[in-house]
Amino acid sequence: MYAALLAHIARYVTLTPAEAELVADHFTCQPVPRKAHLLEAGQPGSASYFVLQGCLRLYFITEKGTEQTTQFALENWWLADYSSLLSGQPSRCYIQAVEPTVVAVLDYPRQEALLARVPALERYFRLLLQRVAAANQMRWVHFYGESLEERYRFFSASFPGFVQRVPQYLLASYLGCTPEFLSKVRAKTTLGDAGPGTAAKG
Amino acid sequence: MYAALLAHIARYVTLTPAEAELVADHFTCQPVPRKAHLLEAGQPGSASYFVLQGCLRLYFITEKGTEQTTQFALENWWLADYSSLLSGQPSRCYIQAVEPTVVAVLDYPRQEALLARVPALERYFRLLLQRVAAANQMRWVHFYGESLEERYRFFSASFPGFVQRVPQYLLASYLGCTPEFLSKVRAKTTLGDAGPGTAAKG
DNA sequence: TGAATTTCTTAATCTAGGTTAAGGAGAGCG
DNA sequence: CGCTCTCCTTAACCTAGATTAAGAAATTCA
Repeated sequence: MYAALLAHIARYVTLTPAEAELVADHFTCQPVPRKAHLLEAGQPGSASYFVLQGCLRLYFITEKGTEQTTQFALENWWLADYSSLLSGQPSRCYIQAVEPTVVAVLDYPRQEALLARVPALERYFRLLLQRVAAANQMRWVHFYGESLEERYRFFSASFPGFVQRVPQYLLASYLGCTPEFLSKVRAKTTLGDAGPGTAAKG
Repeated sequence: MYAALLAHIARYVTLTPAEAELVADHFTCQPVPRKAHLLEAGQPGSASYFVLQGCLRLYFITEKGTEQTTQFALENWWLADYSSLLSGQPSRCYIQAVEPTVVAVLDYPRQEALLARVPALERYFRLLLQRVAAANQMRWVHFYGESLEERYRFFSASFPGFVQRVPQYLLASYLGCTPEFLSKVRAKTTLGDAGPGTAAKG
């Protein structure tokens, strides 16, 4: 059931069989249909989600009323609204399934109970969160250091499979531009390889 | 010597006196003159810094050759280049003292040795990094959801002391705009409270 | 004290990317 | 087969914020 999760943990720390069983006991498995929400703004976001299959996104609604995606999570990624998780306050964000998805749910109170019993997991999450911090720092470097066009190129080169998998407008929302603009960039990019425009019609 | 650091740790976990001593043994204390660097691009960023006094910033040089600040750290904040710390690869970033500063230095190999001996610190860093993750998520919400003007207003309302403390052009660099633009925004903001412009000269 | 250096401001001009509007194309369905 | 819904594209126009350039304050230091 949680093989992928236990394998992921095993990348960072070693658990005894008894501990692994304790882990499994503290999670619940939940299928999420496409476009269904695990969290909606206004609710407290009281759990973390580990994606066993499918894809989630975290987004919020801007003042202008548009959806702004700030994170995606594919298989073997964790997703949570940490502000709400830690404060208990209602969330500003939504967590939604981009495709039919299956998640392992870890309720925050149960997480703390689990970590108290399995100290190796403190280490697992510490190492994981260090990587999250590293990824965030790199993201700011890309964000501030590159134009939207460069960010799109970099992103599609780095995660080619992912670009196929999610609709353009969600990718645009994540990169911080409009679908129209992405469309323009893609049109330009495509020209290099046998697109229209060079030869006269016919 | 490390009273502020031990007090910070005590906010999250309880250490025995022996453990506290071990902690102190694994750090070194380092004064950093204004504008001096703790890390420069090209070097591996192999340590984390806890600010005992003063102010650090983390920045990188963009393609255009301008400095882009991505993080500040005041007293009781941690700062590190996590990508470089974890990978051992040369860093893309610089860590510089904005004012005369004193830091507690935790070398990464020594950090891992320390955490192996004081498991409570695994928990301390896990809790800390959860807050870092929360802060990062909020930062994206502000970044994507608000105009530069709104971000400046929010920032100066949230950290009034800080705005006094660092030069405008560094704040601009952090907020992601030019000093010229910040200047324009401030001029507008100031008008409300007795600035020039309403009454005729004299 | 005054000269050098650093920081801040103002204003004219420019541009990346947004907005609006319209149409096209694929997928699921009766 | 055509209808509806979702997604993508193109193109004309618009705006937030950048760039450039020139001074004006404020610091620093001899």
